[in-house]
Amino acid sequence: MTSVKPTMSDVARAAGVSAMTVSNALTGRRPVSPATRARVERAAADLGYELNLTARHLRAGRTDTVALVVPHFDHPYYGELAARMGRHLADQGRHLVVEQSGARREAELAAVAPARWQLYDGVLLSAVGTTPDDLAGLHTSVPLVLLGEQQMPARYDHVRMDNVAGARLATRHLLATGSRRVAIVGGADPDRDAGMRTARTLGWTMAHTDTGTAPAPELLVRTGPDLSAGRDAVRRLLSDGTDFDAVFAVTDTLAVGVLAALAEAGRRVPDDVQVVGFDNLASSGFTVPALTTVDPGHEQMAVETLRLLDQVVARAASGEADGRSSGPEHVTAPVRLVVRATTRSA
Amino acid sequence: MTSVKPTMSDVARAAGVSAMTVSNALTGRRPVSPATRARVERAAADLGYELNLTARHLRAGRTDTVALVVPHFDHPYYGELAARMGRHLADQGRHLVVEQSGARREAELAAVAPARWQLYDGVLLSAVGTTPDDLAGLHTSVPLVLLGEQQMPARYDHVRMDNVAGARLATRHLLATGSRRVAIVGGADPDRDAGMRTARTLGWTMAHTDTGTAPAPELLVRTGPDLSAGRDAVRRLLSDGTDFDAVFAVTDTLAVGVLAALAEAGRRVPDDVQVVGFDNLASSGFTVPALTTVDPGHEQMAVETLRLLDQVVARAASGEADGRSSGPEHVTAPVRLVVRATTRSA
DNA sequence: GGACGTGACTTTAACGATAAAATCTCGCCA
DNA sequence: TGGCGAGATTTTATCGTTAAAGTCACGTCC
Repeated sequence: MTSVKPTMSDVARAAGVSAMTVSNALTGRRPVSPATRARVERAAADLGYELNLTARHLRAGRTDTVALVVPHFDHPYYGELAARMGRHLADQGRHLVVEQSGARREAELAAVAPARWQLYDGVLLSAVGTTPDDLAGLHTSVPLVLLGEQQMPARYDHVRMDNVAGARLATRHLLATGSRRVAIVGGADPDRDAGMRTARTLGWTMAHTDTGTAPAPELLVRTGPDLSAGRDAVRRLLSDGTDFDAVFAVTDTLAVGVLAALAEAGRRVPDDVQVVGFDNLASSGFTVPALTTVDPGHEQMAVETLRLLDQVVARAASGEADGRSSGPEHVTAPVRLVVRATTRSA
Repeated sequence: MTSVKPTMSDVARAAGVSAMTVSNALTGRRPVSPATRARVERAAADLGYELNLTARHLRAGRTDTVALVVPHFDHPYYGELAARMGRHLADQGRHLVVEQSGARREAELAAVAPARWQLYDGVLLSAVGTTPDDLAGLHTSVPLVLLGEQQMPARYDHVRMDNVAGARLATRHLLATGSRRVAIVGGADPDRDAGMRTARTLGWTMAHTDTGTAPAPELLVRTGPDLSAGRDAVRRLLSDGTDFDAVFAVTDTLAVGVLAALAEAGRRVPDDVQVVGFDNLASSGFTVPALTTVDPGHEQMAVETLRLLDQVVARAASGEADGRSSGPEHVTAPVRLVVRATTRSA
């Protein structure tokens, strides 16, 4: 009947105590006599009382919740990132909520609009589609750590993977195992932007330079981000008659598409064409054949990101006028090559 | 220097007006003279004023944000679900945030603790690991729509896929294309619980009954949820020497593991062993060979879910004493078989 | 020319929880 | 018996915003 939500005052009235005592009884923040506590709990249960977190947050100025903003929920890389972050934060008694930006500049900036930030103790922004200028323009005091491979303004903490080293490692492995014509699927012109694709393309180029060669321009294939893009890229190479005996796919997602296209064309992997990916997704060990890939140090990235976040939060809490206790850090996680069955052992 | 965040009062002081006028000027809710508005905007910009959403929410009692609680961020099914929901809500100018429950009963109940719900206008709970009793015990007025294959209390709106029909369709296809020994990977005893696995196992059994046969008990393989579980299940079947010429994997994720194990054992798909999955994930079209699977009507599920949520929200807003305008609905989305290359055409 | 409407703005009072300060109640000791 | 302190509980004020009611100046109309 009384469909309105009961408040602490209602519980207090029912239990014959003050609202403050209800608060103390339920949170245990200050001592309350056992008898009173029992009465309060009874009343709260009877009324179906539910704590209003919004009110608590307003008062406390904290939410114990961290937001992670990713471009897409349905990209496995971000799913794994979110899951890992969520586990770490849960261990610390904090919450993670994930928001999607859609990789559109406006949406990403909206998701990260200062107003929305205030709902969280901190924001982890996996930036794609924003330029350094977009971010540089923001003036906010909400703790922010950037994650990702874009060029980022130096004033924020930033965690990234070692794209260049990883790509170099991958490509070098292909060259060392006998491939001579290594296509890069998902590559980008080094002068275009400073994103992940560019860095990985640079690594691919450097691996060639290392062995005193240079990659043929027609082996650089630009693509979209998803599975079909990988498949289409290989189809294009094949139909163009481009000669290649290995593929470095800039992401594992693209690599899956690459494998599909090679299988459909009857090219044997790794005998005719070797393949290496990048990201070491959970599913990458289960492709046919199992994908050789670059592990970008997921765990280190997660740990470092949260360390930086705590640092920024602490800095903000301590009035942040506390001097250069520590400036923003820019961390690069170490990469590692995971050799599986899409490359030859010799 | 003044590192504290400016409030509306600060802006008001700076602009020489009252806080209320600042509110009106910035939101446009009530008219303000152009000159004043300009002055206010100027002051707000100068001070770097950011609206405090927590305070607004406390006052307004609405957040324009919907939460989706899923068991795992890193399971592609949930990622795709979240992405789809997020797109729909964004189109309506609302926000979606995703939380992870970890599929542990306690965490799921904590994530959906009534206290947390109040942060959102509504909650979509993708329940796994909760029993109907857990949910039945909750009395809350926060709009809630359940999503998933568990047995759910009837008093909540609920959207599910047609697991039985899908599994039956999949298995029937295997039998119709010449398979006689169809293993089910990830199956469950029908009497154990009323979850997704049980329903899909039931469909598998029914397809056999339909053709006047009965599945051999040793063809029912219980597994964990992830990729390696699918691979291990097939390895076990092979090492046990169990005869089988087809596999119905209860999820696409398991199916990917199944394909990996078959490839590693040198069984040809679909010639020696046919395979069908369930879920039609984005990546399922790119396995080698491309996976035949059951599409669970993703889009219908998303649309129905949001329709129900709006209904519940409206019901709650209208005082909900408004009588049986409409009781809780239980929607089952229609399934569809997507035939690709892991099954034979005849 | 006095009552009344209208637009622009201000004041007051919440929303619900809780920190900090004030009060109240005992039990205990000199 | 009076005083004191410790613990339990209440009171007061506040977090930042905004709905609702109040004030004020300036026209307008009969």
